[in-house]
Amino acid sequence: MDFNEHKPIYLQISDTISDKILSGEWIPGERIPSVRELGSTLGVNPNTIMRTYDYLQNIDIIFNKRGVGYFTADDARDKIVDLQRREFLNEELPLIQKKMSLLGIDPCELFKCQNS
Amino acid sequence: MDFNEHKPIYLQISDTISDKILSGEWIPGERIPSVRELGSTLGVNPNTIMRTYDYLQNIDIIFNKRGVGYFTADDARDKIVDLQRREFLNEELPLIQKKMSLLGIDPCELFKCQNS
Amino acid sequence: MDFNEHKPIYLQISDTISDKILSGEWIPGERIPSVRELGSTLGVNPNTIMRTYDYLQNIDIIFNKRGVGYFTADDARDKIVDLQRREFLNEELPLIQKKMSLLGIDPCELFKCQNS
Amino acid sequence: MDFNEHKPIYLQISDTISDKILSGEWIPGERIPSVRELGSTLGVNPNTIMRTYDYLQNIDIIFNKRGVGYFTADDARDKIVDLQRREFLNEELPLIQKKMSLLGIDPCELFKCQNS
DNA sequence: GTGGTCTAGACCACC
DNA sequence: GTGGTCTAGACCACA
Repeated sequence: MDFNEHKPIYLQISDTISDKILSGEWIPGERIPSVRELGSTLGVNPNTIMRTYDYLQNIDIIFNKRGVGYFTADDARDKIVDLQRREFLNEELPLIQKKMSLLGIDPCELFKCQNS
Repeated sequence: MDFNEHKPIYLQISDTISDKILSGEWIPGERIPSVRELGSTLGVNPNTIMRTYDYLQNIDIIFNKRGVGYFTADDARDKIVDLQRREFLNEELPLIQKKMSLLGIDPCELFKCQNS
Repeated sequence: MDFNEHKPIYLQISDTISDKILSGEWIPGERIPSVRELGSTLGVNPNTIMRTYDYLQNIDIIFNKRGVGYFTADDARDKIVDLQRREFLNEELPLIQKKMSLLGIDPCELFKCQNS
Repeated sequence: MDFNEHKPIYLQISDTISDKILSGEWIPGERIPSVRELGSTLGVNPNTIMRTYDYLQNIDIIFNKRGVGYFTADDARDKIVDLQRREFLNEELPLIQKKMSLLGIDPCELFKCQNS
């Protein structure tokens, strides 16, 4: 795993975890690696993983069983899709549309939709 | 003006300046506000504006006349369009398309293009 | 049974056992479930139950007959009432009163006592 | 400042900050000490203060101006009262009532409300 | 100067 | 074994 970008590592890890859940690699309701385990797998300090897990727990994607470990929430998949959809439609899309209109780019043409 | 987002403030200001030039609010070749002036207008430290102007000068959108002030380049508009088009098509668009397909969003429907 | 709270699980179990004794569900002097049994009932590691029983034995609420099992003490009920009364009045009550006054909550109104 | 209890230090600090806001020592909308400053004042690592501020920011009690510092929210006071009231009425009160009834303590008598 | 992230290493309570 | 908290110290970008 590479951490090129400006984004904090703990959020990049969070993203890849979301991807793993979306793609079905990590099953909702199942245990995920311990902070130490994932830390050594990714070559990252356990504290950093802790931060990732903290973040994901705050948005109810994963939860903790005391002394046992972290588990993906049963509805983790739906939550992720929902979160990302909402963010895309509310935050990113307006900016994209504004930019396209300023740059004179026609979305219909761009996406090769056929106008009748 | 709010600067809540993760992007550095000096780049956010740079973006709004580009927008002002694109939209015709700021005319190519004309003088733009001084660092201090714009700083107090936006409620931002002059150093931050300095960084913005530095950045815009590096990509030849604005230039400086010593002791006089900053001016928009004559071809500022074209340069901005060119820069942003290239960045949008090469960098952002692929990510947008990937995300839309993952989230099951149909661009043609989204932009209300008529499919025949 | 959920163990989401911050209190250690073994103490939470201890609390519910006290409640069972207070409410008469568990009779003083009688045998209580084995560590393994209660563990599987609650979906909890037997070690955790062991800790609970250890704790309850220390404060003389239950006792152990080697090779036979754990039993509630004959005077378990009185002991629990005594312990909890003292703790409640000395430790918790002052904090509760302070908090209610800070938050502007009137205990008399809260508990629907009639003021004449 | 003493940190006797089992509660994490960063939450204890959070509590004292809430108290400072409630009591009017810290005014809503004003800047609060930097992480380093408060850290050295309290004899605590800046990282720990960072955690406190992170927590308080998450629940919208304070907010951050980039490169400038942290500020108390304009409605910080109301938010705190609201949060604490809700927590008390929903979480603590039911437990208190249950306990009092099990222990045979009469709230009206306890709080010296006059029954007519 | 400010916050923010990360590491390394320690210690603790809990399961 | 698990998470959770804390420290010390470093480095970075930003204002």
